Amino acid sequence: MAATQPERSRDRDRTQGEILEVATREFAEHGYSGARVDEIAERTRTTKRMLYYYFGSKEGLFVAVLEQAYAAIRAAEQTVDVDHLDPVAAIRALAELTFDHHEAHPDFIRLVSIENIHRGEHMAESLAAINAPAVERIERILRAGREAGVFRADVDAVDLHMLISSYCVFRVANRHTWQALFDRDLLAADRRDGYRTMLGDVVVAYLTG
Amino acid sequence: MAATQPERSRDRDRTQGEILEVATREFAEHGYSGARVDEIAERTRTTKRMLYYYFGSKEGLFVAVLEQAYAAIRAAEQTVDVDHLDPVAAIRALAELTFDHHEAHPDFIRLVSIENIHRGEHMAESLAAINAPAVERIERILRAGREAGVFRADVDAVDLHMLISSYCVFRVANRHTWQALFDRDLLAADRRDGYRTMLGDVVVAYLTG
Amino acid sequence: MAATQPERSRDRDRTQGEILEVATREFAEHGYSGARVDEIAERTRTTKRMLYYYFGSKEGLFVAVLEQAYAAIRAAEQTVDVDHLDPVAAIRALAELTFDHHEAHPDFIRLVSIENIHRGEHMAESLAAINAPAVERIERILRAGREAGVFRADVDAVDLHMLISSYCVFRVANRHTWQALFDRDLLAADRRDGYRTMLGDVVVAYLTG
Amino acid sequence: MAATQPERSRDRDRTQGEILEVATREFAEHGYSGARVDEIAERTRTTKRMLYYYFGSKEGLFVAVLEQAYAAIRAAEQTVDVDHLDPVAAIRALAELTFDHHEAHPDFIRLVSIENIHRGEHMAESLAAINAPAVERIERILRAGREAGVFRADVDAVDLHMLISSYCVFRVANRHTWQALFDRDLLAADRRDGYRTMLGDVVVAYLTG
DNA sequence: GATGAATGAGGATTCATTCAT
DNA sequence: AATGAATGAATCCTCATTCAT
Repeated sequence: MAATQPERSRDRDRTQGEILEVATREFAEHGYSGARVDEIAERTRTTKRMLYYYFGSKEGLFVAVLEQAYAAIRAAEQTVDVDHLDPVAAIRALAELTFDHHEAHPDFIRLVSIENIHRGEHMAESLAAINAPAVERIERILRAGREAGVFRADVDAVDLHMLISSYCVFRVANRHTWQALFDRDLLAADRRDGYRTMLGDVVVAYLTG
Repeated sequence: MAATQPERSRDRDRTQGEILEVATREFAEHGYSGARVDEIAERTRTTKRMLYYYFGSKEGLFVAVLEQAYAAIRAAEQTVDVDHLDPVAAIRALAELTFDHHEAHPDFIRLVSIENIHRGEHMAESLAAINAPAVERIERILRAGREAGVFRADVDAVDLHMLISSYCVFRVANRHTWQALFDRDLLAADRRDGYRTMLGDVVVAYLTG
Repeated sequence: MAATQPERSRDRDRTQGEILEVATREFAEHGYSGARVDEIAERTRTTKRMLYYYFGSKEGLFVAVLEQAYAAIRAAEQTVDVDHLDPVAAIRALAELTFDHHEAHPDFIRLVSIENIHRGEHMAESLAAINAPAVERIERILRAGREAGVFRADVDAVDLHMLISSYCVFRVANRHTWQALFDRDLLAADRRDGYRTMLGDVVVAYLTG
Repeated sequence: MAATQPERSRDRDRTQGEILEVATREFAEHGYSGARVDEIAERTRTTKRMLYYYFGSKEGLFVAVLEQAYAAIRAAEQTVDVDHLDPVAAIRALAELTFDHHEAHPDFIRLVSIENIHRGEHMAESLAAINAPAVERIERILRAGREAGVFRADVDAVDLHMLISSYCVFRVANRHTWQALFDRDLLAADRRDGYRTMLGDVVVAYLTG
């Protein structure tokens, strides 16, 4: 039998997890400055004191929240396998998966917006490693497409990732101003398929054009 | 008849303008919650009391800042004329102008991010009218392209506007997390032309593909 | 009739004065770190908020307390005139006045001890000017004594001031440890005259020896 | 028989000694209230818990620190033998030794200041016994001087000890405020000899005057 | 209309200490 | 005897706002 953690440690992990969960919601909801440490503590089974015990400060807690959010998002992405498809189908599938993924995680997108408002000052160095696979997968598809002669040759994987991300992120992140300016709900259910297809079309047209 | 404002009123306008200018910087810099009313007042020639006198509350001031920011941005956009070009050249020109425009106004983009974090609750209704021309211009280009048989027929002007905006906004708004995750500066001067061309290519390929 | 201050300003001064008075007691009693801002506010007719409004921080308040304490002590000293006495009588009178003065102001001595524990980091520059007269007076007496041929010629006024101060300060400042170590109350009323005379003897013997 | 302490006890003594050493520095540096139990523990190879285990409380630790500091200081003083000198030379030698001794132990002087701020409430009773020899030695010199007819007869040993101590302590303890008030560094190396001689002169003049 | 002074309510954080084994 | 984890109760400070003229 594998070594079992002592009861204590599991409590510790569970409590930290609970704090992170509640803090994620609070930060995503109100931004870094708008989030209230008291509020986070109150919605937890522990006290504000424990929050400081585990995370040191409001800032330390936010860093932990960001770290966990990125880890969760990349873990979810990893599950997808698109390598066996032909290049065109693969890149469309990847774009569409990214599309659905963003729609499913609005809190993550809000956290990223918030972190950018704070000029990325809470981004741990470890995050770069976590995100590398996303680009590598695109790289593999691009290479296959170039070798098959169906993709233009001058496209960089990071830049294509940006093209896909910008579309997916904007739809979620800028939903509210877009609604006010153009009276259009970017997340309306009856438009979702259209937007998803549009993204695939954009990416494929660009790569094969 | 020329407006003959009394001396008082001109003072009033100048003071309000100064407050708005300082407040725009403060809100863009620190977010809504992070912005400090004291700080704004201090960087102004008036007092905090006047700020409340003119704008009622921190929220009222933020609404005024947003309103002014949108008005300024659309006024600048209006000066561009792309209608006389052929559809492909016109849409590329428009996309590239939008690209440069966003790069030139990072504070505006930050304010929009901030407002989206706050779920668009400070967006005045009047803003819809201000932004309509941007879509109408795209509409005109799309129609010309469709009639000339060079554009696909199923593209909506608002959606194309989103495609262009998302790319331009993301580059500025998500610069910091992107730098941390992929070690790439999206605003590096030596990549600007490449990114601008890429956007044009994307849009044209999509429309003509 | 002289200009009368507006009612408001007098309130302000009175309130600040009250805060300083209470803060002086609290700092003298518990030291800088041991003093409680809440406690000071509570013993005042104002709120803790006003304390920060007027003095900015606990540290700002402590600086103000020190400044006022030094000003008060030197103002009291100034009232004494010893210049018309012969040098020996004058220096003895000055020493004895200093002696009584210190005994009468134990809180001041405590504040000075506390400030020395904090390495003098709260001493305003203005204090040097306030204290110059004390040395100048000694200087005048020393000069007269040297000219009369009754004092040794190599004594510096600041150093003689230190000799006198050290004796007077120690009696008050180190009272408690002295009591514990030697079972002697340095401030016992029935020893006061003896200690006062001893100081005069020490100073006169040194100068005339 | 040589003491054969069990290994455990020696560990215990070593740990306690380390805690005391670190705590002495921390209390001397920041005062009683300003000292941080966490900080002390962190600079030790043990944990905060052990500190409570051995000393019971912050106060208990401070009492132990004081006790040890007094013991160390008196032990050092004891090594000096001045009894074989003639009374005038002996008292001057003793004063000058005390002078050097204080300069060499500023932390001890700071601890004593701190304890006096706290009204001597942490002074263990045992300290009286430790300090008795200091006075007894002065008593012997005074008696010899009186019998030789070179000293005045009305001087008490404790009081002479105070005269010497006050001068030596003040120079170290009040260094910082003196610097700020009179722009003079009482511990400047090039003044040390002068101050030491001055003390001897003062004491001898008083006793023989 | 214009303004210097004042403030209630809340905000992040720290402190010495004890629990549970 | 020895100890890693946990914590109640403060502690200093700040914020948007309003009072009183």
